Amino acid sequence: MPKFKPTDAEMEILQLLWEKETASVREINDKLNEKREVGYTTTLKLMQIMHEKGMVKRDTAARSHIYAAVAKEHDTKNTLIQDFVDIAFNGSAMSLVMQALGNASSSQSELDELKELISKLEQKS
Amino acid sequence: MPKFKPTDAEMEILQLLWEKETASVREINDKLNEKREVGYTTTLKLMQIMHEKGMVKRDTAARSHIYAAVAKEHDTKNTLIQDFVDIAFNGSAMSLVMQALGNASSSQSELDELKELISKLEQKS
DNA sequence: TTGCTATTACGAAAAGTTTCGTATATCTTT
DNA sequence: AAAGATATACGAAACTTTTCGTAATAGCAA
Repeated sequence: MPKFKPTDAEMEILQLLWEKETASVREINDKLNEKREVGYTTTLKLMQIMHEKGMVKRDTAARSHIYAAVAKEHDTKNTLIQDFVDIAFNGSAMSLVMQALGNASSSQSELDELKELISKLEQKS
Repeated sequence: MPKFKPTDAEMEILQLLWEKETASVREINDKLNEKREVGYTTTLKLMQIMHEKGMVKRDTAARSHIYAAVAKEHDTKNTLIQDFVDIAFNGSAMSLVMQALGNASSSQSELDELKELISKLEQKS
């Protein structure tokens, strides 16, 4: 399990790294700029700090360094959810689930998928 | 809807304020210290800053000031969930719901409650 | 009244985050 | 080889967060 806690900005970058598996600073910065304006060196610095923290690893063989996330997406998100639940929902994951669900607009197929997961959970017990 | 974004520490305090409706700094600090050690003046300063930000209001009539949250619990949590989903789940609330549910250990009664919510959502569409 | 305790006020240090400017190195093209 | 473009490195400024030390004030008790 990852023991670091990414900031929002770091999480955005991890998100992109998980999607693409590996990416250069330039690629990440371009992706970020589709949403909002960020300077190249700003993104670079952030990714360098993430490297110092051990959040990402990189291959410096080529001129353009290639970055990748260290921790698995699922593990990282689990610890993040756990933290969020502890701080904002008194430790009750179900409270979070109910409110998130009630608030979102869900398609029928999504709801079907969810019902399936519930069935599995019921069988396990 | 609340437009401020509470930090984790601020969220912990808001959480306690919603529970008790109102509370003095001393009460909040005592509650916080059940989990981890925090100095009284640290909690005080934090709550004063929250007041500056308009996150909490207070009654200074008595010597011991009485604090209360400004925004509604449900509204605040909704914006927080929205942020969380945008940053960590590419905007998909259902992704969050599925992972949170899969990760938590849920009782049958909780699952029943959830199924009921799903039924309601299905009827609405 | 004179201390003792509890509370808020003030300010500031330490640490972390975010953003860039500038410098340096490397690759490409001519 | 020289010029131009592209990358990373370094350092620092601006801001926010977190934590407390110290001071001032109000209430209580002997």
